[in-house]
Amino acid sequence: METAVIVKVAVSAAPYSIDKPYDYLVPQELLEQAVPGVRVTVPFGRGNRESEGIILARGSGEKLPGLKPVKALLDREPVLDQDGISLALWMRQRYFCTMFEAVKTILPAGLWYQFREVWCLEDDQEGREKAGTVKGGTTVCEALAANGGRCDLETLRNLCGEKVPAVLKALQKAGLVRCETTAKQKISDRKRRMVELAVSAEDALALTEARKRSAPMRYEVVRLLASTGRASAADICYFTGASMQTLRGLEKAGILAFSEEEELRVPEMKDNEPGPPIELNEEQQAAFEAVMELTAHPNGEVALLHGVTGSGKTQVYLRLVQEVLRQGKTAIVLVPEIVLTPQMMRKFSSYFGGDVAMLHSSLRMTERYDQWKRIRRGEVRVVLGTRSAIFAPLKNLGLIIMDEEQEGSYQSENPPRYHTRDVAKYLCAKHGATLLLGSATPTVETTWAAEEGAYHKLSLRRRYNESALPQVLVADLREEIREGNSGLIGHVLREELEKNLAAGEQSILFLNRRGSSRYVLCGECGYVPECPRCSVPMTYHSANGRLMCHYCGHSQRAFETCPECGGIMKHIGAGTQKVEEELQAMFPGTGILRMDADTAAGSHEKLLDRFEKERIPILLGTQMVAKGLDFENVTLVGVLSADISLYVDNYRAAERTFSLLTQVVGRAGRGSKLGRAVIQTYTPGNDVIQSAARQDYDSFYKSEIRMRRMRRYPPFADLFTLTVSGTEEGAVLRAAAGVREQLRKLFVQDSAVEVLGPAPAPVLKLNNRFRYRCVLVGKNDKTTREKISWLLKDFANDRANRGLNIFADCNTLE
DNA sequence: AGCACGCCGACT
DNA sequence: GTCGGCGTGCTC
Repeated sequence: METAVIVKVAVSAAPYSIDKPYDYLVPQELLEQAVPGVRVTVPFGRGNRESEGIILARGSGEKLPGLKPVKALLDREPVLDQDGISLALWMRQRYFCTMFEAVKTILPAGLWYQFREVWCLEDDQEGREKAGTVKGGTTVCEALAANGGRCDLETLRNLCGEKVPAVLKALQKAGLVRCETTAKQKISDRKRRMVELAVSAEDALALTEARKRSAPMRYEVVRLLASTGRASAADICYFTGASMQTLRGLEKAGILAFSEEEELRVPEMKDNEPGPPIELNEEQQAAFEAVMELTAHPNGEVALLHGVTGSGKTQVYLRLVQEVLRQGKTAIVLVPEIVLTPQMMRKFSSYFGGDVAMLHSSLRMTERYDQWKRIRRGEVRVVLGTRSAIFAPLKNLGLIIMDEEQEGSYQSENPPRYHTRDVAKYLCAKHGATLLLGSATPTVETTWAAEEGAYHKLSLRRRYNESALPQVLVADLREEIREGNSGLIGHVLREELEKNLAAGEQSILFLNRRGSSRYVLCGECGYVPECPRCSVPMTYHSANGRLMCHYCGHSQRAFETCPECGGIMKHIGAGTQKVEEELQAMFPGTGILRMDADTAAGSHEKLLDRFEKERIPILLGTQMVAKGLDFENVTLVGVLSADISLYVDNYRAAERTFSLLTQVVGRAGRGSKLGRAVIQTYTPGNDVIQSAARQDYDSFYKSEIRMRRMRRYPPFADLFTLTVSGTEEGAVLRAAAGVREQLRKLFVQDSAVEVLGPAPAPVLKLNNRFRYRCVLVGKNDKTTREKISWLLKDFANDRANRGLNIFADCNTLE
């Protein structure tokens, strides 16, 4: 039997139900470069549609007749190494996604390919008459000819109507047209034009000096090049005042030569002074040493650094990274999504300079891509970034730090919904690196693991400059209602604000609600406009005067009068604007700074700068003011309504509320002055609020872990949700009930497993699709995942479920 | 999922 | 007779 080189390919066109490595032949001319980690295009399916894929492995085997050949290579060298491929395999079984989806998640978006199908008229002229034999063929061929013989499907559809795809298929069969797929990478490499002398400096100078009078620019250019050597053409022109014409002339004369060099679009790093030696206090030093000891273990240890707000965790991180680098290893430092705190960035760049690559949310795609290239080439040894920075292709990884590990932004919001912590754990175990989870308010699961001895536990109990914790007042909003105060600021907070204004000290007010969006309702009949595609109320955006759906993006003009009864529409919801108005009325003439999703994007840093420098008395904002801000002169922090995040239907509500309140309270009195915090609430007796007011994590943890055990929530069980969606509600509900039965059957042996549902998803209708889901309470282990995976595939293969969709998630919010 | 092949009802 | 409807099965 004849043997041939065969590659295993993960194909993007394969949905979850048939996802597996597919074998392809490697044609002779691609032999050299068709290696694992290289992306390819391959024919797939009966129609041999061109699909993207990535080579997973290479070997040789029998040249079976059914094998198709790889069509083309998309990369000159692998974009994923063996470790990357293993990681994708791991993600696939862990997050119920296809291999290719996992690969796409790992690679930076700038590297993705966009495919465009273009239909072309075959050159062969004689066959043209045959177009008549295909129904509608003549029209389509004429349309193609009118477009210069090539056209994309969309344009063709507009020209010739909806039946175009079928006609094209027929014409293709008759050999009259062909389909060309062009792949374009989203971001291309940037090249810079460089110049250098083509002859020796002496010769060049001699040649141009002789004609200095008539061509002074030439002489200047050569003089500069003689001293700098190779330089960019743009720079040479800039410094000498010469034009490109002059340079080309010199090239023609054989005096200089052009070449191209790849240029990386890496954001300017402000030159920061190198930081002073890091000094650690006793506690910090102990934590540092304990982690360093762990790095010597080869199995990938995990440690929790539980440090109260202001205990100087960052100092420990910096010191650890320094030491890990000294050992010749690399490190990833992860921070939550919010705005990668500029303070942190400044610190890292002052200590690690060009050794650190920052991957934050405001980078352009090009910059992100070029950072990725720098990392992959080994030009960088530290990566500081948000969630996706966990996929940075560093070699010789020694340490991963996750700051504020409890933050929800560590979980991806789109599938595969990976959790950064899980990926980090996997990477650390695989590479024998150490994972450090830092937090003032760790997730209950993490503390549990530390208590149980699975993680090492380190604590920082002392606030950095020994400043005392703020004094916390819990203000009962129910009293305000009884007294007829319908405002958002109760008397306790008002009095404290007055004190601060009188003393010339600053205050931060925190509105605990998502975004600044507001709902609209009819004052007469109570009608609330809903998204036509999703079962959620639309939110009003003042920036463009439109109603928008936060789930599907649908938007429409806001209306003044109710479409149902003609009544006047009213804006409701305590947006920051409302609070601002109330404050203005309460303290006329006082400076108030508002910061929320509505205030111009990207200007947060500027706003905060103004707040600090101009000493504006009050800063009012949402989530973002709660995170990591340090201001000397802030002595009062107010939480306008602590309850909002508490009574949300998800098992993390208590944890998140506690974390948020603790962080906000920690904002007060970071300088030398003693701080105060006011927490307004409708339920002052609530345990979570009480322990947050006392900044007492242990007591919160004790009651929360008891509750989790009782209700079988993580860490005592894992919650898998299987969501079925479709356009017809009855069919979705029926199929979801089928899923429940199937789950019960699959886990009948397992008495610890509980199956619940089907229940409507929190947002029942999304994008015109109804969603019902079942919950499986069990353990996220290999057998459970395999059973669920089997069910997902079985569901997709069942004819009865046509038009329906299913996906699974584990321990996600919502 | 996306596509071709195949087997039956409304037309020339 | 044949065009096109959708049900069925496969994807290296």
